[in-house]
Amino acid sequence: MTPSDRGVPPVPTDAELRILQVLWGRGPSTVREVHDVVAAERPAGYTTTLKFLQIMLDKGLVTRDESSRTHVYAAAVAEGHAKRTATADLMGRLFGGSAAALMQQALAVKPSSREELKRIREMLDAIERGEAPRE
Amino acid sequence: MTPSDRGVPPVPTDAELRILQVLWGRGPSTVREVHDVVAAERPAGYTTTLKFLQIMLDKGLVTRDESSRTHVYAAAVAEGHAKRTATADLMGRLFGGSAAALMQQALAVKPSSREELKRIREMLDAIERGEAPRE
DNA sequence: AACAGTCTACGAAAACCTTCGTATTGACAG
DNA sequence: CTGTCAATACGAAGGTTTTCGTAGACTGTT
Repeated sequence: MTPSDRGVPPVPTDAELRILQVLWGRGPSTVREVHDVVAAERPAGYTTTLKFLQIMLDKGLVTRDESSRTHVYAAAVAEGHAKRTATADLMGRLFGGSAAALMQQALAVKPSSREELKRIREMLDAIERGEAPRE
Repeated sequence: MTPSDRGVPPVPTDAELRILQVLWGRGPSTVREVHDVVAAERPAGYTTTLKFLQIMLDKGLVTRDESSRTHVYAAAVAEGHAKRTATADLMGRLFGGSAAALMQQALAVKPSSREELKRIREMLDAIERGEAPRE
């Protein structure tokens, strides 16, 4: 077993999250492809990105295809799942598990557009109608 | 000036946040009081808690009253402000700054009670009425 | 006065996170 | 074949977070 087996992939760190975002957006990618995207916003050496991918592989956050010399990495955790976990974490740690309390602060951060507010209302409607929240 | 002066109190780390929660909940407290609460959930040595409080003092996250031998610490950052910052951070990093996207995941974490949903609706109403969100 | 218990200060280890530099290997043009 | 370029592996430095152990000081109590 190549990756040193942790049971469940741990919570991604900040830098890891930046990389996962790229993988979620582009789909399976080479180190170079990932690097070009992340380095555009936040300058860093190529080997830094490479190292992260290797670490993330070890942690089970990504998988990789080594069939060609240039490895191809893919996210091993679903975008929705990771975001939900992070949200649950914040909600639990800071807001006693209350979605309303979290929302209160979220809405206070910056004025949301009417469009945003409408989307939220529609979500509430859907839930009260008994629909399962979509991924 | 006792605390080595950083300009603005930095973002609290996880452990620091745990301690701040206690301070926000109890008001000004001694190390022992804080420790008893945090150690209940997450076992740790007394001096660990003490050290954190000292570090947090240095960072400007808490203040302390040394007038009696047993020092009394108090949160130096407002609860609302800290929570809003943490929320803004998550919302920005993971959800492209969209409150609706954050809410979607928050609601998917666990079924919210009708009461919760109602509170959220009322918040939306208040905002559309042009009321500033309350702390 | 001496002892036991409680506190604070301090230093330092251990575990992460982030960032690179260097070495090695493979592929390919000349 | 032999450079040259691109990729991977590895190790390690530097910073921050977390966690304690130990030492010294203070407050009663006997």
